[in-house]
Amino acid sequence: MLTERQLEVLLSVVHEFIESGEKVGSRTLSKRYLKGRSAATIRNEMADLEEMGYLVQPHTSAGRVPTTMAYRLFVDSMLQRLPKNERGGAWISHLRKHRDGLRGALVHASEMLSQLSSYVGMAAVIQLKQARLGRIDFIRVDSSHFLLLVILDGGVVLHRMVNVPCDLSQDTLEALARKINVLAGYQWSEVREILYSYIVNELGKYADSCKRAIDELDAILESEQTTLYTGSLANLFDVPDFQDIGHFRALFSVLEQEGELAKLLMNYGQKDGIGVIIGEENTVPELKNCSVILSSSSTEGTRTMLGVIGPKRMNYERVIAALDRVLNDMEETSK
Amino acid sequence: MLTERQLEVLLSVVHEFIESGEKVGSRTLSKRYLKGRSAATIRNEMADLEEMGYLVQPHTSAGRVPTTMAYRLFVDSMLQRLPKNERGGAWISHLRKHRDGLRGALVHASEMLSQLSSYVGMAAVIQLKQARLGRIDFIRVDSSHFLLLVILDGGVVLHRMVNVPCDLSQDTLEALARKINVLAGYQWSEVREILYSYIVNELGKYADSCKRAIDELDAILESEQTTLYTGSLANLFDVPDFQDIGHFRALFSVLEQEGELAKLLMNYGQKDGIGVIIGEENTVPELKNCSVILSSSSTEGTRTMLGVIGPKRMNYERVIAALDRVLNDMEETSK
DNA sequence: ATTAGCACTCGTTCACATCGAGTGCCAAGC
DNA sequence: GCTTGGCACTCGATGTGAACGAGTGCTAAT
Repeated sequence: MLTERQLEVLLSVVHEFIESGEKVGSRTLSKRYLKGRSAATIRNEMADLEEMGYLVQPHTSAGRVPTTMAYRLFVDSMLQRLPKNERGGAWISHLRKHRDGLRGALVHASEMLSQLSSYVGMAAVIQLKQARLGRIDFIRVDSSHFLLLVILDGGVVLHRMVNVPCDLSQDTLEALARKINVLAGYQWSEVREILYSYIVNELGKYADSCKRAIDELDAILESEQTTLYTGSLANLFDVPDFQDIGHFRALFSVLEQEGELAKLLMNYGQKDGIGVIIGEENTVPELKNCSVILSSSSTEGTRTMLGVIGPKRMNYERVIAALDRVLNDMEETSK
Repeated sequence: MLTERQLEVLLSVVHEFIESGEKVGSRTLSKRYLKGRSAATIRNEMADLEEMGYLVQPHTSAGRVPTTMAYRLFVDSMLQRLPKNERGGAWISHLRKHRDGLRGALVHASEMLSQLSSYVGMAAVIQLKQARLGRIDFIRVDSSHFLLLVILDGGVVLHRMVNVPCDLSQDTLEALARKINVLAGYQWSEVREILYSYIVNELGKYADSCKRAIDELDAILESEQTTLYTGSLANLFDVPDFQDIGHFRALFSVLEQEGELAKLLMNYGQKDGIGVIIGEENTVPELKNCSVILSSSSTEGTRTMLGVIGPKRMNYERVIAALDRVLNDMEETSK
């Protein structure tokens, strides 16, 4: 267990390191944070903290740098200090009422998070396995194409152009849509099963092309279980920790492959509210130098997440404030 | 005017520089390209070429580097050598028949271009001012939302969720859609005007919310006149010229703001077929170290472009081959 | 006109000395 | 028994100068 003073030293190291980015030495600490104690005393404490795994020295006779453990402690103690009821995960309802629709709200929020945090904002909707059908439409475009339009219960809109060999009239398509829309509110997995048998029985000569349509639809729901938006990445260029092209690359490659990021979000804790994932705590190894701050909010079939991804050495306080402000703003906009 | 040999020297310099990335000296040239002539001779030619603005020296007593003028000459002479009928701009029709629809085809093509060129692939559809309406639909989602769905003549699909204060029934919306779809094939600007007056007259108490819908629609067509897809950017990390974080940043910032890129594409020549824009020839100053290779194909209301963006010092030959291959592939896939 | 030769330029590289922030440890002091 | 000042030591960072070498411009010989 840590003594009172050890904790004080440790948090000071983290704080100073976040501010300066330089390995911090005992002198600095003594002068700036713990004015009462001399450098030598602090040196002793730091040696102990290093033994416990909270600090590391890049090389002998250099200042110390916090480990992930230290960040964890720092962040936890910060989260504790926040007003407890700080807005948990109840914001999802606001999103639904946003004037630009769900998509617009998420795009807007992720961009705003980028701006305010000066890192990278992101927003995601995860369709949990129990995604429910909102509505399906088939819209004839020309003799060999129709647009397959799916609106999920949560408000997510998906569409895909379908190329069919035979000419389906708009009437046929509408009839089909009417019959399928009876299943609105059912879970997609159920809908698909029912639909499949149903179509073979009822639609005779069109069965083939309709099956194709359903396969398309299934593909949409399989492949796009998470819809993901990221705000501007431009800020990353100004982050000192990413001046090294290698670190930059690691983060970038994760952000570019939506799949990777989606996996990360899926793995993330089930509980709603604000959470922080620091460095190696991320399941994705590329993110070992990054931290992710997330607020998630769930309904039965979906989990919606807003968050920021940035360097491990980020200004956590400011980012959390930014996130809070965006959630606030969302509430305003949807009134 | 350039003498035969000057041209030979110049093209050799460009070729060597593209391969090695190093400033090229007279010795190398003499040994590797113009075996007949001595280094001293070539030195004289190079001095002349420098005076004419085709070459520059980073500093006295260093090898020479080609200017944009030199690249221009190099690329033009290469394009001339290509089989003349190399596939002009007639590929647009294939895209339409692609099994994944227009969007799918473009996403696929841009990704493929990234892979094959090892730079960044991109694909864009520009709705020229004369964009024509394909079809409009209004789909009721719940008591206060409907989805506004627009399909343009070219196959581009746009949608936006609209929040209306009053509850519109699906019947009302369908009736509205039916009336508007009469205007299919008209230019959007016309449609909008007619629609506006039309709605005020006919729809009485719903006029307000419908106007809102039209504003939304108009916003879509204003703001998304170009639909743009870029392939993976990951390759950029391996390009030697972008190891410098500054150069990387310049290109990245352009790629991230779709608007900038769109402007570039808009400005680009009207003629169909393959074209190359080198360094400072780009209207966007950030791209002074980059080149863009484009193949465009137009129909009446749209221009579709496929291309690659990379460093000025790129392997033009290979990229053009890659582009050609993708266009070829597209033809296959749509058969 | 071409080319070999030569002096000169200038960025690059490497070794070496210096500097300084910071540590670990010890002995003195409260 | 903590705490603290002092001191020797470590090790990366910084700076300097010499040696290097690729490449040029010019000139004189062919």
